[in-house]
Amino acid sequence: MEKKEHIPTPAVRRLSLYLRQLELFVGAGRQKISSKQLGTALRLSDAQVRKDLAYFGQFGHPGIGYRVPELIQRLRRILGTDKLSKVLVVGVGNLGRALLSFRGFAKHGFEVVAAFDCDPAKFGEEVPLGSGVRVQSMNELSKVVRHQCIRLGVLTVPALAAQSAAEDMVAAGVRAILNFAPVTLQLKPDISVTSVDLGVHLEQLAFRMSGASLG
Amino acid sequence: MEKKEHIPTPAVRRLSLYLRQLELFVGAGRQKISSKQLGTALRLSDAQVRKDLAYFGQFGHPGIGYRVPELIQRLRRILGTDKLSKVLVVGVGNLGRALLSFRGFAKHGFEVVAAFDCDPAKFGEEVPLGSGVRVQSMNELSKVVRHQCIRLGVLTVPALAAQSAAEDMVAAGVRAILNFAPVTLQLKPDISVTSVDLGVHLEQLAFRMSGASLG
DNA sequence: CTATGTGAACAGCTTCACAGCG
DNA sequence: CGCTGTGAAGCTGTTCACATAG
Repeated sequence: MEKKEHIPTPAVRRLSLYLRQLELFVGAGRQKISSKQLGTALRLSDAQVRKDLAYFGQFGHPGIGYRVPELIQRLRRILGTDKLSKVLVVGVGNLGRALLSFRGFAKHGFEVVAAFDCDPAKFGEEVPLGSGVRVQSMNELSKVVRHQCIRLGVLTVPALAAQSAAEDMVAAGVRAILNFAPVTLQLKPDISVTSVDLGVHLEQLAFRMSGASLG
Repeated sequence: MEKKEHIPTPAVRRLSLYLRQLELFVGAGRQKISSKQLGTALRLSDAQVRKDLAYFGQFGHPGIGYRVPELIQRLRRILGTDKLSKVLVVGVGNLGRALLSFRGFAKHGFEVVAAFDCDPAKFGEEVPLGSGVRVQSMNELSKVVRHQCIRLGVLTVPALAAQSAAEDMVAAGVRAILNFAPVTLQLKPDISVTSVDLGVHLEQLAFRMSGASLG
């Protein structure tokens, strides 16, 4: 479509960081910015910033830099967050509840429209209060996903329940999963999975601390 | 010390995944495993598994594979999670509360010993109930960190408060930070920072969904 | 003179393929 | 034989340096 060239995965990840930083800049009234300045704020080189952005088109103005509001709009477009996407949450434990209360969803173009759990004690509960989202049985999953055309799911169930719950989500029609369970999901390759494992992140810190100290 | 060779950053990240998977295997009674089997469970090649492990020493037994309990022990040692580390949490909002209730800390060798917030309404509150951890004022941070020798901190404050809170933590003696605030912290290079930004992860999914569909 | 966009050089990571050990 | 450990090859991503545009 726009560019057929191969785009490095890390570049796509950084796109979100650029957007985040640009929003901070525009919030501070900034109207234009150079690759150098954007890079410094994110601890990246100016060349990196320019090359990353260039993968997706021509955004800059030589001699001037990038116009912040324009670049924000174009990045949102590229990332697909310029229109609202519906999201469901499976697993209403501690983490699931915290995520359901997370205001950032709306800011990034997402709307949580349903929540599921397998514990009947939670059915009907509204989380968070006032949101209108009520916990439903897993049996309803397929019906709700189809009816509301939900393609994005957040998975916050215990490790042993994760693979099975993920399969249910995919069978119902979910196409992308943000997985917080500490397991590697085995799904069809056309389903996008991003995993966030708190334990893994903690271990990385522990390693870098002990590794660095005995250098 | 053990190996002076340069170790790729991605290899260190995967070390945690190997450990996680091995714990699942040992929980299922498995005593030995090949690089092929471990790789399949994590969607990695067998060569990748072997090379990653080889950066840290000789763990395998040719013709046999790896002995699961032995490898687990050695990985924990390498990651530094074989002994308990004290952790503090700064920011007792939704996410902070969820993390304070996270049982995985103990499993990975971490113990949350203190929680801080700048909202006086929260001072003295016990989170989670029964843990013995009570929310304290940020003014107490320095004293507590020094007294308890805490080197690891989890940061769950709003974006605009993050840089300042991080600087307070570092000034108090914290050496590594797990940052959940959507900002790039600017700290001395000898401080380890790992960031987890839910918004960024959501955007990656959104991109891969829209990007894949119009391919 | 300033700052982008980009081919070319470089560095880092992964895969390959096989020697060597059990 | 089966499976590990590892140089060498191949590939991907980053940095450099400069032509180009305002």
